[in-house]
Amino acid sequence: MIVNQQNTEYFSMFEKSMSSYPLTPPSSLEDSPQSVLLVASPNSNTFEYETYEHSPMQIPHTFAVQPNIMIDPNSLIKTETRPSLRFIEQPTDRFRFRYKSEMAGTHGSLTGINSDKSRKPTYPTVELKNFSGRVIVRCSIYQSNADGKDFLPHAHRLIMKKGKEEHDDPHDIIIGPEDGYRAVFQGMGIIHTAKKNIVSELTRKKLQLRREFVARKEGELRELSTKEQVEIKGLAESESKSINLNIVCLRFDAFIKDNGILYPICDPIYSHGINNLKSALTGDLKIVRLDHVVSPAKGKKEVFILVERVTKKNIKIRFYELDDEDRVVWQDWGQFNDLDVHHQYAIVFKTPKYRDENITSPVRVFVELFRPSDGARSEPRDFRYIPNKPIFKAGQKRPRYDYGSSSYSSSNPGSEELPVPIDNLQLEQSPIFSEMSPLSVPSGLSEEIKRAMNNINSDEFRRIFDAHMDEYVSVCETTDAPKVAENMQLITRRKTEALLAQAEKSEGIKMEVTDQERRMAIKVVEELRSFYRTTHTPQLAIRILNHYFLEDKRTNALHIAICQRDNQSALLLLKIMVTYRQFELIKKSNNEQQTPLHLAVLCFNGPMVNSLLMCRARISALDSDLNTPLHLAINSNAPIEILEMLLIKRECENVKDFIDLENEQGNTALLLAIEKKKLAAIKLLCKEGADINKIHPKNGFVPLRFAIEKQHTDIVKFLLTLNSIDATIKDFQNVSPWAAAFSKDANEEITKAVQKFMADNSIPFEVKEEPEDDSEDEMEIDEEFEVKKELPHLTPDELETMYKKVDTLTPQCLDEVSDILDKSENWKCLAELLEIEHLIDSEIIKSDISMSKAVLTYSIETNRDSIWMIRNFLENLDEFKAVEIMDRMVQELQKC
DNA sequence: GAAATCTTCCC
DNA sequence: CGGGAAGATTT
Repeated sequence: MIVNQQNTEYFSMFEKSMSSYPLTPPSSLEDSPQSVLLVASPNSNTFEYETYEHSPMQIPHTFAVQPNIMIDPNSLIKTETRPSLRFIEQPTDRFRFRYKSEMAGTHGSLTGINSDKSRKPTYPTVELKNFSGRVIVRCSIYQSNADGKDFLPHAHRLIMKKGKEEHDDPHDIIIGPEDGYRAVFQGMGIIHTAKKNIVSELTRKKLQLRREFVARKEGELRELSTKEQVEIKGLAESESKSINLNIVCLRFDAFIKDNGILYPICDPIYSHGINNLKSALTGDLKIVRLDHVVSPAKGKKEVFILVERVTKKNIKIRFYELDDEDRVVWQDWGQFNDLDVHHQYAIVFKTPKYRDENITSPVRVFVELFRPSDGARSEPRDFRYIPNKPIFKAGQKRPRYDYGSSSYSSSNPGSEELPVPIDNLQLEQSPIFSEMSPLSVPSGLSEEIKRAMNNINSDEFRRIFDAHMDEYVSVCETTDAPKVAENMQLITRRKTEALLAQAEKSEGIKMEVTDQERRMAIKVVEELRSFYRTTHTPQLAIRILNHYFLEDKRTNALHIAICQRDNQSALLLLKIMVTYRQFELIKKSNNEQQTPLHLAVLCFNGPMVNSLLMCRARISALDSDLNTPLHLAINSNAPIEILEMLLIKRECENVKDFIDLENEQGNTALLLAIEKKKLAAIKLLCKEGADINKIHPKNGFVPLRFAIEKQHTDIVKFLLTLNSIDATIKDFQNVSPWAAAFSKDANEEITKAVQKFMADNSIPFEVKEEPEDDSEDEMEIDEEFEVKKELPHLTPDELETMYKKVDTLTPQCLDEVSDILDKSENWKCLAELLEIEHLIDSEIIKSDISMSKAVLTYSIETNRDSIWMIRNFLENLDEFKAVEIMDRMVQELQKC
């Protein structure tokens, strides 16, 4: 172990002057496995540490600006008794360096890394250990450096305001036992030294340090010789070329003063790097906006993104995927060159290809900006990879392969199966098929189908099937092939006529089909009919169903029947598919990836939508624009009944699994409803649990923000009545919905509604234009509503248990709820739902208490469980405000 | 001469 | 304060 001569000298000096605090002699370090060398740096002329072997740097996965390069000497030295400094609070790692010309006003000072805006700020703080007596702790500004050694003073200035005066570093604080040996450095700022002043500033600092060094060495202060000055100037000049102006660190020393000269009593410590927030080299990276958030798995999708200032040579776009445990399982880079970076604020790039080009359903990944120079990353944004568009060979009259087979019934849903040769078709092993015997008489067929039906565990289906059985049999009984065709055409024509009449009222009722398609559909139905007459086997049925589809458009008979609104034929097909349990055939999509359900929705064909849903058609099915039938229902202005049908709870599919799906544009059904200004649809979706705070992947807008942007006043108002609405979620540009509501071009009514909401929910105003209200009043309101904001998000189950513990309404709650019901007159409906309509006619009506109150109290008195029931009935009646009041009451009761 | 970067200025 | 941008300087 090598110890510099001078150090020994100093240590012995301390021992002399502070004999009561024996300092560990340097020799005791010799056996330390992690050695520390105390050496005089030739450049800075101060003591610097060289460290050998230190624990590897840890770079956290999340948003690393600058790795913490601080080496804490305490961790390296074994001694318990030697004085040492350690950090109580590191400085913040991001700070705006200001030029001297900017220092006129008062700007923020350097806070601690853990400083929180809402609380008292913290400041960089260090503590001296193993020492008693008074001591000087010094803070000065140094160049941050990655390898944690050879620290040099920085050309920037670390200033501290004392009253009016500004002091340059170093800043010395005298501390002692009364401070707990802690030095807090409050009110410091960093002045960005202009380029032209760097050399002079650096020289000034070096001269000062050299003077102190010389004084220590020689035991007295003296001016430096010209030779020394010239030497230092030279050093400053060469150093100024390599200095990084956008990152600094703080150095802390502990000294004792003897005869006007400072002697260090321990090793200095250095903070982690402090990055200049204003610089493109170290400032925050951010993706502000994306024009696409979806790419096919093969990549090469062109995407425009807007970003905060970047430097074109020092920026990358990283795509990555995390597994369930947040481990990175894939990453790749967006492709672009210098020319694709527009003025530091926009980048046009192409997506990389996904690790698996053959994915069959969308995959969620992330995009982020990455800055190679310091490893900094932006906040990640959501991005999705979707299956490549399938390539279909056109021009073949007859496909060699048919789609759909037994593989449908066994394999995972959502994946597009490979074509299977017709001859290899195998049937699933199902009791239906083994029990089936060939039948020659159509009337017997219904019996068989009925038997098969018993194996399908769905009452709903049986209902629909039975309802249409006659129709089914009649088609089957028609023996004459030409007659069937004729019949079909007749049906189609009649339908067409009827539909044309309706089509004038609303759009999208019927979709175009080609003659070829129509012919094909007719043929399928025809063959199915004749097949039933003769060689009745399930194999053949499936074969027929599979056999015909048009290669270029990939339409099958079911699609065509639905497009033509020929429900009769469509039902026949459906029934056969269900009878043979070919549920996957019902979900088969055409070349725009539209399933029969998509088509039925687009045609506003309510009965067909209903039938398809009963046959387990999936609402989470995505068309080529990633629209679900739900999206289409809203976008095509389908009648609300269709939307309602789609949201009916079913055993085979959970509403939650599709209600919040984003289409290719990143829109959820709720967002489309807002765009289309469909309040009824919005209410319905919200009631069914659509996520009202879901942020848009392109710009971070929440639904409320879209409503404000679109100036849809009643929608804004409605959204604000919802319990779980969060009006504070900021978009990618740090604008919250409420801030948008106060912008110049927002309409007055919206501004007022939002203002009221914010007052009610004690959200602080930060808008200048806000007219000043009576602040005292506001305080009262604030307190009142503080409890309100704390309403935790509960699952229905949790809510129910809470309700079950309560057997009466508080008088206040009763009043408020009654008031609401009196106004809306919904108490009548409530009474009906509670099955106490008789009350209405009874004598209570003559008393002067409100009917709502009467209904509520009666119900509660007669039935303990009724509060929970009432709540849910109210919810069904769209009395959200009343529900909210009740929820709050119940939750407050629990707290007591 | 245009773009990038630095510095000052302003709200 | 943080954000934006104009003006100045460098590349």
